[in-house]
Amino acid sequence: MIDPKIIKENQGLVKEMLANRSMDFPLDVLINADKQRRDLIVELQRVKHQKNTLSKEISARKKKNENASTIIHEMGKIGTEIKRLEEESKSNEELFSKHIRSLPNFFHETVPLGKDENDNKITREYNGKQNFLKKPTEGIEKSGILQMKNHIDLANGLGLIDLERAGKISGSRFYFLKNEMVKLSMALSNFAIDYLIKEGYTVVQPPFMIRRDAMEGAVILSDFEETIYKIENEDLYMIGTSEHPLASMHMNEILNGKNLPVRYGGISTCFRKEAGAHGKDMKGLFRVHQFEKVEQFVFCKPEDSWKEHERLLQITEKFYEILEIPFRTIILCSGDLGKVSAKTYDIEGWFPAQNTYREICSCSNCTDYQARSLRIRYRDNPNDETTLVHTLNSTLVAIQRTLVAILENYQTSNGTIIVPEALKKYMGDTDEIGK
RNA sequence: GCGGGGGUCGCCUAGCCUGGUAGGGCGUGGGAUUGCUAAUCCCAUGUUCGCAAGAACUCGUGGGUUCGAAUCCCACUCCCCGCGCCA
Repeated sequence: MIDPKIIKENQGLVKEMLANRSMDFPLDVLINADKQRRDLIVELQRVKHQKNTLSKEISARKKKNENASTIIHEMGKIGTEIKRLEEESKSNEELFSKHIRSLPNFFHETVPLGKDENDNKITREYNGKQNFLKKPTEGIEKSGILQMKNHIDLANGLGLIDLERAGKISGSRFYFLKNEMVKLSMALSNFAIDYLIKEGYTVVQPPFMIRRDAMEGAVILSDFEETIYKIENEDLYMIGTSEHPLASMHMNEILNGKNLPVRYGGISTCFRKEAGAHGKDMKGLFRVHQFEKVEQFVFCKPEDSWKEHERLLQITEKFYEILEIPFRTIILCSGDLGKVSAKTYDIEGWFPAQNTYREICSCSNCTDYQARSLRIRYRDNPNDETTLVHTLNSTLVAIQRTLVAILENYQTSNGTIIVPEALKKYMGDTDEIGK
């Protein structure tokens, strides 16, 4: 969350930010709740002070063996008053906390202002070698336009997936991977992990389920309903990405500033309801309830976070250059930016069968937004004052989505799939699937 | 899963049985004093609200009992030891 003090001190700034994010937000409700919250604190403190004073008096009298029954009677009344104020305070706190936690992060000055995704700016394009792009255009011809096979037809043709049976036992947006697809998926994971180790990351396999308090710090409230699965009768939630456990990993800790930045490479299965995406990408592996992902997560000092952000992007872009998957990098405009993020780059891979770029990576600087809810601070020396760290995250590779990109970009006119050069050593003898 | 032990204001620790302002040590910061490579003493040392004076909170977390809870009761949680189960 953002610093609650800002509600009292600079409402104009918040108002402006909300407008630039094209967000409808009940700011008045929040401002009132904040005012009420502080009034209640003062009132409650006043009554508690009375209580403490009388309590001391009782103690003093008892020691001297004097009668304290009138004061004890008085205390009873104060007790009810405290109870009443506490209840009022609790419901006010709930209202305040709900709204303050939904308030999005302030964004960086380099974020272009804009209304929605149409105002995002392209910062880079990479076209790969396009060796394989040319071949499939010799492929299937349909109404005079040369068409490529989509990943579902390709994978079905080669016996690499079974979507029907997955639907039978689990419903839509699930899949069985089979044969070389399993190997390819693991090859991609292994390659990604080796790549991050080479870049100096600490690789981590986190818990796939975490408690509510840990999840709440990493995630914005509305995401609970739309994306996060809950385990029935347990205080456990399925992670939507390893970003969640990686962020909360250091919750309530004071990190040693000398160890920063800390760079983690998380690998996990990710679980998402996709409740807000009805009808979108219903077929295939592109948008699914369960997928693997290798994620980068950085804790750093505030003064380093923008440098770290560029570094994350550069490392991620290089990964797709090595895989020779065409992509473009865009910077999200203020209206399209995620609530937690102060600045986000998306990398969009080229999906030739859809004849379009689609998001495959998202690279964000969340500044102190997550760190504040999770209380993650640092200091250089044991008795220094503590400062909130900045957190950043970036997809390195979302395995299933990238498998789709590989299938489509590396397909041949024979319906086979060339294995990307960088993955060959992880694929044993297979250098072309279906040959 | 069962049994036992534990979690105290940065770190260590007393207090819990027997309810009445959370005490000491270490570390750190500031100050004082003394002619010795240093010692000794004093003050401060978390969070929140408040312009401030000040006040409230803080003994793993949340409830309960009580005029009053670190202390008594209940639930949860984490750590340690033993047993059980298990890829």
